[in-house]
Formats: sequence, C-alpha cells, structure tokens
Amino acid sequence: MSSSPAPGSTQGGTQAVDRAAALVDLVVRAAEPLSFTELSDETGLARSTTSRLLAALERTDLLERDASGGYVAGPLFALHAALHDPWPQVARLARPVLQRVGELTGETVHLGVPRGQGVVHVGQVESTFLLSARDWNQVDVPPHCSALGKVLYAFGVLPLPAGRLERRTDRTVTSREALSTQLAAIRREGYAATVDELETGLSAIAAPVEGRDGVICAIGVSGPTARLQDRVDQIGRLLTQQADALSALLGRPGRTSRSVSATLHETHPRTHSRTKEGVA
Amino acid sequence: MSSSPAPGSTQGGTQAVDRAAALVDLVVRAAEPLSFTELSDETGLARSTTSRLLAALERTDLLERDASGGYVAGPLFALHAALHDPWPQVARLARPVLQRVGELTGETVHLGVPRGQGVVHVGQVESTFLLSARDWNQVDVPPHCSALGKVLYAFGVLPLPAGRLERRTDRTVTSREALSTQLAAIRREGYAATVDELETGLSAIAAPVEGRDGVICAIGVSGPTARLQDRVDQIGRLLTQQADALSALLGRPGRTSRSVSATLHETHPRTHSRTKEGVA
DNA sequence: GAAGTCGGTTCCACAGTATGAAACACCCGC
DNA sequence: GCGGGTGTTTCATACTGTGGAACCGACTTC
Repeated sequence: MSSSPAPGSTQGGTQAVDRAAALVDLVVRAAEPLSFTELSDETGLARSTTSRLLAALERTDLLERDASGGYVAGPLFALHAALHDPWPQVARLARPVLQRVGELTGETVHLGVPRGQGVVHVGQVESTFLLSARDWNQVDVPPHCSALGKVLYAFGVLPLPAGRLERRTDRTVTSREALSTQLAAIRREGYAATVDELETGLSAIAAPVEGRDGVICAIGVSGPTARLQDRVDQIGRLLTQQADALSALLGRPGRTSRSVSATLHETHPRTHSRTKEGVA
Repeated sequence: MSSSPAPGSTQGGTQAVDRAAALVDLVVRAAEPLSFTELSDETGLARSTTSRLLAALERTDLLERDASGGYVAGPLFALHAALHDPWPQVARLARPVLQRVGELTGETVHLGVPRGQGVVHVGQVESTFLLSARDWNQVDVPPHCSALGKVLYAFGVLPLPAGRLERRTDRTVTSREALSTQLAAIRREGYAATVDELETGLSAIAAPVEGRDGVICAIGVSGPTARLQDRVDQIGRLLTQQADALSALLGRPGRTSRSVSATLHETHPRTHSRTKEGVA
C-alpha cells in the first residue's frame, strides 16, 4: 500500500507467501471444505488475489478441491500423513501442554494413546523430583489399573477387556462391576485417578483429550502416592483444563489467525510477555 | 490470449508462492531433514531468496527446524496428521492407481491395509461387471485366505496367525507349512493369488505396495474365478507394475516433475543425533 | 591467534512480479 | 431476459521480491 514500512502486519519481504500460507492455514484447520468466498472474506484478500494464490497452491499440491469445489488440504498433506505415524505428531503438538503440566505439578506427565487392546505412552515430560516414574514410552500397561487407561475405557476409545482383570496389587480393581462404576464416575468427574492400583506406592491422574470426533487420547501425571494422594482433585482439575486446551487445538476449527504455538501460549493470560510484535 | 510466450518455467503470476511451495514439497518428500544449503542447491534459488522464503514458511508453521537445524514439515502438517486417519490419505493417493487397474481389468480393485491381526479394505474401485465382489470396505476377512492378506503376511506387515487356520472352503490353505511355502512363492513372484480359498467361485490377486520403510499395504483385484483364473499371471504382472508406481509415490523422494533439476546431491553420511520418529 | 571456510542472514538498488479495480464469464432461479 | 452470487481474467501501476555482495558467527586450519 502507500505506507512503505508497514510494521505489524507484513514482516520481512514476503507478502505473497505469507498470504498463501494464511490460506493453507485456514483450510487445514477448518473442519470442512472452505469455499472460495469464505477464504477470500476470511483473509480479506481481493478476489483476484485469492484466485491467483489458490490456483498456485492447487497447482503445487498444497491444496485441492473436493467434488463440490471446496478447498481441502492437498496431496502433499496426504503424503505427509501417509508417511508418518499420527501419534508422534499429536505428541509434538501436545508437548507444550505436557510441559506446562510438568512445570505446575513437578511430576512426570504422559500422553496416553490407544494401541490395540492397550494404552501406550508417547511423549513424556520428566518429573523434577528424583523419585519418579520411569520412562514409560512404548511400555504397555494393563489399562484397567492405569489412570490413562481408565480414561480411554471410560470414553470408549479402548474396548473393554475381554478376560479376567489382572490383579497387580491388592488395590487393583478386578471386579467388572467396580470398574464400570469407576468408569461412570470418571465420565462424571472428567478425570480418572489410580492410587496404588498398578504398583504399590504409585499413583496417577489422567484426563481425556478430544479430537474432532470425540475423545482420542489422554494426558496424565504419575508419581509417588505420597506426593499425589492429597492433590488428586487439584491435579485432576488442572489436567481437565489443560486437556481442554489441547482438545481445542486438535478439534476445534480454530479461529486462531495466528500460529499453533500462539494458541497454546494464549491459555494463560499471564504469559503475554510479548503480545504481538513484528521485527525482533 | 497470452501474447508473451510463457517464460518457460513459471506460470500465472505467482513466482514467490511457486518457489515457496517447491521448498515445502522437497521437505515433505525428503526422508530426512534437509539443510538450508540442500534446499538452496536443489531449487537453484539464490541463497538470499531461499533464506527469506524459508523464514516465511517457518513463521507460518508450514516448515519447522529440528534440533540440528534441518528443515522438516511444520506444525500445520502435524496438525493435519493428527486430525486425519492415515489410511484414507493413502487411499486418496492410491485412487488413480486403483482406477487404472479397474479400467484395465474390469474387476473390483481394493487397497488392503493391516489393522490389528487382520486386513481391511480401504478404497475400492467397482467392477464393470454385474457379478462382482460386494463392497468390502471395512470388512475383516481371514488374511490367510485372502490375496491381500497373504501379501501382507509374506512381507511381514501382518503377524502370522497364532492359532489354527480357519477353513473357509475345501481349497482354503489350513496347513502352516503349505502357507509358508506359499508365502515364499509370493515373495519370489511378487504377487499373490487365491482361487476359491475364501469363498467358492471367488478369486483374487494382489501385490505389495512399499512405503518408505518397506511394504506397508497391498493392492489387489477380486472377482469370479471364472473370469480370473486364466488371467492370474497377466493381472499379477499388471498389479506389481501398478503397485510399483504407487510405491514410488509413497516412498521415493523428490521428482517434482517441474523445475527442480534432475541431479540429486547425495547427502554425506554423518553422525546424526536425531531421534527417528517414523513408523515404529 | 590470525587466516580460511562453511552456513546462513542482512542490505540495497533495481525491475519484475504481485496487486486490485473493474470487466468478464458462468452459473442459478425465475 | 434479468438480477444476484461466485469465481476468473485483464491490465496499468507500483510495490514486493529478487540476487549480488557485504556481513556475521562458528568452526578449522596452520
């Protein structure tokens, strides 16, 4: 436009690419295909500009049009998805949340995902204490005595176990009715807790994370019962709150106008050290 | 009408976006993180231009730098992968291939992927005949009497069954030795066939599709034995050939069919401390 | 420890490329 | 034929992107 420096909006010297990227961003975050007009309106770009940019993005496989003409993520995104496991990607997005929970609780934090009949831990933030849970990445644990597993059971992400429920400690829930009562409570409370059920002296608390189609995984903390048992409720609330933030990232179309990390940092109003500045 | 003869490579009026997209394309297709210099050389862009574009792409979450400074697909790709099942994405990429096989054979074509202990069909191209296999999407079939399943067994994508091999017809292979002999033959020939083994009168032929780390799924045709039994070899060759084309799409890096120069600089083998997060 | 090399960023004058208003084309429903 | 909505193409304008060169920091080498 007329003003040459134009600080704030355009950084560096890359207007076209920035605008094109904004279009891609909108399309990828959207739950359903976006029309030309929606994109044009949303970005505020001139129709002609939008048209040219979208044509370029389509030509380069970053975007694609579905049968009804709406824009969706293109073959390049499909290729990426085909080449990489989705869970590590979720873990990547979840890392900031896990980190925050780790900082606020001091305990080990996990992201638990369903695999087959069990729950596996991907992504982990270490406890600040010396006594803490070991590295559980990739370790299979019986879901019925794990907080993460119970959450996944409760929200139907993991099929309920077929056989007998293994007894790990004398506090392990082995009765099917007791389990289903617990699961109902978890659905009601919004989080799950296990105290000495997997291993004596080991406790855990977990809350569900929702994707676009409901619960997909869970985050939770685990540590010594001595440190956790009096904070179950407090940590439970923290977890549900942070899990919600992650859910918003994973499921909601996101009115974010900015980046993923910006969204993540936005959850707590106190961390606005730099709100929105252009050149460093 | 364009009076000026299209300047060779760039079309429309979108040089910057095209170049940026080429960078993203290279990064997404690459098996490992690409360095700034590799990208600059590969695209033939001036270093300054490359720097500016990469900075813009990073700012917009399309790209990201890993711990060692290499460029990898950014949070936007992670988000997409987290939101969508990978197999439908593979199916999307495979559709043209399936379609071609369907046109050339007239039979029903499937993409078979492993899930748990079984094989499921995602993506299907209908037969042109009236008598044809039903819609098998989402249907579980015993892999040992399915051509797709045998391929997945043969190439270690699916764990060999634990218990007894179910007898579906009198031609079903139920002996473990006979099965492993067949699997060896499949590895030798490059394709699998089942004739009346799942259901009397039903035959199928299938070939493996490779991803970045070996076989990941399979494509195959199925139809009445009457129409297929004399074409097993011919269709087998067709399938291996088309499966190869799909494999190239899913595994091989580069080859963007546009401006990128054909010469590919091999990366010098160095000691990387990167964590491999691909397929487990 | 000074000189050389590598990998990448910033500067800057220049022109080529992106831009947007407007005209055009294409549906619809009527 | 007529209006409203949606997208595409045209074209003069000037702003944005470009690349050569200078610059910078880190790491080697002598």
